[in-house]
Amino acid sequence: MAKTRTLSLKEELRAAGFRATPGRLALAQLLMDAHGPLGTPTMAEKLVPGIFDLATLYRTLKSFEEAKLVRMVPIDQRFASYEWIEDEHGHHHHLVCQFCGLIEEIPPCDLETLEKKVLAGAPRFASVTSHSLEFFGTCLKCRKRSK
Amino acid sequence: MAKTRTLSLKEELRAAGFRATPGRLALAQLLMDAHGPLGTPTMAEKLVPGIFDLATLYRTLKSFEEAKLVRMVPIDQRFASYEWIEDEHGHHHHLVCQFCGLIEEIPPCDLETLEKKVLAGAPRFASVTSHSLEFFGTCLKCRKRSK
DNA sequence: ATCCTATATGCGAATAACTTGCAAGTACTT
DNA sequence: AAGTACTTGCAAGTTATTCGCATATAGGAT
Repeated sequence: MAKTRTLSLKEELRAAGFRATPGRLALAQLLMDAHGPLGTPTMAEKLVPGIFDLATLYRTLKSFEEAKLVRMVPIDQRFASYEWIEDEHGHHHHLVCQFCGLIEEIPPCDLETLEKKVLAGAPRFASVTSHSLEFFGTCLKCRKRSK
Repeated sequence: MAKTRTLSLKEELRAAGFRATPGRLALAQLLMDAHGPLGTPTMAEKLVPGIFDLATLYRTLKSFEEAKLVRMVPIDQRFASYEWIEDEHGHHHHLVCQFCGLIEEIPPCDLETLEKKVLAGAPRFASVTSHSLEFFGTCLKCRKRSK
């Protein structure tokens, strides 16, 4: 948010091979500030119209994903969600409240061991390259509300 | 497929509170024979038109899910996939080829321990009710083809 | 500072998945 | 055999996502 932050973000986009346009900066900033997954409807609500066209939003998300600036998080079948990849702690998972959508970050699993074990038990596969692990439950507020 | 099978399937649907209509029988049979997740486009291709209308397909899948006859499997963000719940071995996961969609079933994880551990580390949550764990990789055929 | 050009964007239209309302059909009870 | 509640088909609608193309602009070159 501060000037130094904006500048480094601009540089980060350039380093990833992009032009630092206002729309991209706004989207990147939005995702960074979220510190967790955001659904496309939420992003659209905050950036369209004015900053971004809807088609551009989707195009940009796709390029961000290819550049490994964001990762898609499968927490809702109805629409895609993405989260900014903070290089300090890459691998982790989520616990999602099935009523209000509240998300809590879960510490990383033992990725290496897990994928290796899976590959060992899958005779028709040559490699395991990624996995998704998401938990669903009820948060305290929603539990209280339904009681 | 044999008569005994069809009869018991009909009874299974009735036991779940449904009328055993031709469409439902066909969908249930299709899912059972698949022994794994099927995407809605695939189901539509095999059942629509004639046996089933598209709207009815989606409605039926939703009721099957509520009745716990099938479970939704999040392996493709673009459309929903479902698999028949074979009560012999309920809990398990999948390894999906990201090129051809081949699916291999993965032995169950330690669900109880896993969800308990997650809940313990999530102060804002009251309960963990489910989780999804899917692996993605490259199958031997696709590896060979791209080489 | 200005120019150039590849890259990005906006707009409109097109898909694709999924949903809804309602009138008509039928499985199953009596 | 008849009645009713549950199901379905059809048509139209909604929402997420994509595509083509003409215009705009970021950032390097001059």
